[in-house]
Amino acid sequence: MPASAKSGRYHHGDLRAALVDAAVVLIGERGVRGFSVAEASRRLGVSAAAPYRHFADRDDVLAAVAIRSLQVFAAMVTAEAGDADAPEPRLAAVARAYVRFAAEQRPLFDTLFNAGIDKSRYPELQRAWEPVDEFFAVVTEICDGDQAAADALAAALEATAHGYATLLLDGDAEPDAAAVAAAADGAAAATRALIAGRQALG
Amino acid sequence: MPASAKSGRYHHGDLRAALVDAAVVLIGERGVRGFSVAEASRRLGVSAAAPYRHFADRDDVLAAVAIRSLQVFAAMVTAEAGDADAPEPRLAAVARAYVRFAAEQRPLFDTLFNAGIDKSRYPELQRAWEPVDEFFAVVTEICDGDQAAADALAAALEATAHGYATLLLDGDAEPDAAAVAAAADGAAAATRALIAGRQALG
DNA sequence: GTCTATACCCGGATAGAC
DNA sequence: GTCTATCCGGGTATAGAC
Repeated sequence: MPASAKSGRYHHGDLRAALVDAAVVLIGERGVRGFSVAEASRRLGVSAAAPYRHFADRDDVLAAVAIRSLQVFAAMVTAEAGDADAPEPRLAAVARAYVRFAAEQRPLFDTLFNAGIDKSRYPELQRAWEPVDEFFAVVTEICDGDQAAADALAAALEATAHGYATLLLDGDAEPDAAAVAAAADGAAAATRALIAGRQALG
Repeated sequence: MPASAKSGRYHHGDLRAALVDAAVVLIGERGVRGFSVAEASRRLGVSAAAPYRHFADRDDVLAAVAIRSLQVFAAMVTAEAGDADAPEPRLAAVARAYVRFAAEQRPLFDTLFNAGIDKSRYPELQRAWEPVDEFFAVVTEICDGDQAAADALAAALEATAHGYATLLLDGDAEPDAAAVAAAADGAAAATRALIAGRQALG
């Protein structure tokens, strides 16, 4: 931790990282819409101008949060699916992790999908999605040979996991543990059902 | 149409309805976050104070948009699924309509799911959801007798349709017609796959 | 790299006249 | 039912000092 409370004048060790942290907290409290650079600065005890040495504008901060979100997401999926060998249990674990990520890291999930970030502006953000795509790539082992079938199955699995996740967060209050577990179980079960009925995918 | 352009002083025939219309247009252009009562008033040529004779606050306007959204949604589903008799084609049509509604009525879809409306404040909005729930209720004919299985299947179908719809809108640009058709086809196919593989739902 | 100060613009909402 | 006027709060972003 370089530079903690050096002198009277506030010089932050790593304002850029601290801002991302503060943004996550703020988004958790007030939603993406309620996030502002000004408020985050206030909480860090720096002036409202300071962040603009590190970020071009408000969206730039959100993009940084989004990139971190994808790292956390990938880590959660890896932790949940890591010990499964066969494709089907792996994919069920991915669905489970998808839902749990949404519930347990709601500000990150919201930033990822509801912040309205212009992705074309952030190539780094686009690249950060690749690990996620790879989690679903296991479908090729199920649809051996048929690439079109594999793509269709992957899209269905992703949509289903995403649907369970977003509908879980749709309410106003934080979902309780039982609701999270139910949604995660549902997503995993739906994953197995889609695999079982995959010939209907065309 | 009572009262169109009566005199110099602007008296609107039905400002309440006009405001909802303006809100939809505005949300289409700038997203839910970009909607403001002030801007909507400006476009209607009324003062910023006028809307507050008809709505308690900004959220109240959004709630009215949400209620209209559900009416349009129900109409689209009915139009798409109306001529199907058997449960499976009906449910596939519901999924298709779900995706098409999101794409063709994006501001309405966004208001419904991304406006952050406090539903407990609007019982009328809660009731407006009931027709939607009933579309999925056809699952009971598939899982005859087993209510738990029917609930699980309905949840999976809804999540899947919702997932296809939201992921379709995830990008920044309007999805083109081919993308919409592909997503609608995917959602319908996934519906059939879930029904086929439903024993895996537990 | 952070500060202070500032210019600027916007939105929500209300009071009181007509 | 709508207007005018107004209060109040807040955010973005920059310029220039240190």
